[in-house]
Amino acid sequence: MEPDACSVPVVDAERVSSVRRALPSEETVQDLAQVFGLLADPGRLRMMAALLEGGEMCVCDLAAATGQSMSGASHALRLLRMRRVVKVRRSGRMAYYQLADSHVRMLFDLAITHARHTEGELGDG
Amino acid sequence: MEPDACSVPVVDAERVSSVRRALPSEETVQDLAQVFGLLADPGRLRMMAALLEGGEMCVCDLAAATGQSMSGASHALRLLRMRRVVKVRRSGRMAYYQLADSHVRMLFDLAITHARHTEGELGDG
DNA sequence: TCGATATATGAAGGATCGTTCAAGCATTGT
DNA sequence: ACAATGCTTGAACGATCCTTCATATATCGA
Repeated sequence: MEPDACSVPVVDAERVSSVRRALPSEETVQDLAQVFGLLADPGRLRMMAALLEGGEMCVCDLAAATGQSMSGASHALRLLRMRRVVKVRRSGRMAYYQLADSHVRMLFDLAITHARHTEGELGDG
Repeated sequence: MEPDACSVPVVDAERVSSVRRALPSEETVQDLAQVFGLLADPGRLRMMAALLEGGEMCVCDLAAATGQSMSGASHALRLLRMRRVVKVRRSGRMAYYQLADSHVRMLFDLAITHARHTEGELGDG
């Protein structure tokens, strides 16, 4: 996050400034990065996949299904909850979680498509 | 990643095992997590937004447009390159980068929709 | 050939993240 | 009231990540 003018030499100054103007706001960028960050962990990813499949599940079942400890699952769910990726329904001492909206499902499906599309062909360009 | 049986108590054993079977493979999960991890950094996110907008750009212009150092931009592009999110065309001493496929654009647009949809209403559930 | 330019890379430092252990609260059953 | 259950949380440790600095490679111009 540097000041507007930096010491980097520029080839196409006009395009640079037009692209710069078109970039999402700093707030949006931070927001997006955090959402993607939530999806960047295998444990949380499995949780979301589980919720996609299972609909609504309690914490202990989620933990069992995704191979995590209760504590780990709870920590993960807290992060997802705070970013409104999942929502919780409490009943007695149970907590039932489900995905908060359909954007997540679409993100997920799209990402899987990407993964399948490029699978097995990683490396340098 | 623990063994198949863990010490977590289970409420709905049948659903747990059915969800467990439906989860993506370990390889896919790791793969997805890494792709999302690339999108989880503001600098890389701005780069991808810039490429979305600018089409094809050289490293120094990308650095200038996203407010990064040359070195930082280059490191970022290396990661994106290795995951085939961007591709490079070299001409002389220049390197021109562009997005590798359209999945990235869709991921991005969808994520922005999610961000706008939930914006300003963060917190605990 | 020599210097400047455009990009790439390795290593180091500090920050951030995920996992675990321990303890905490609220609810249920006896 | 007491113990057990289901979940949550805080702190600590180790791993990972991002940034920066320095250096390296390759190309272009003189």
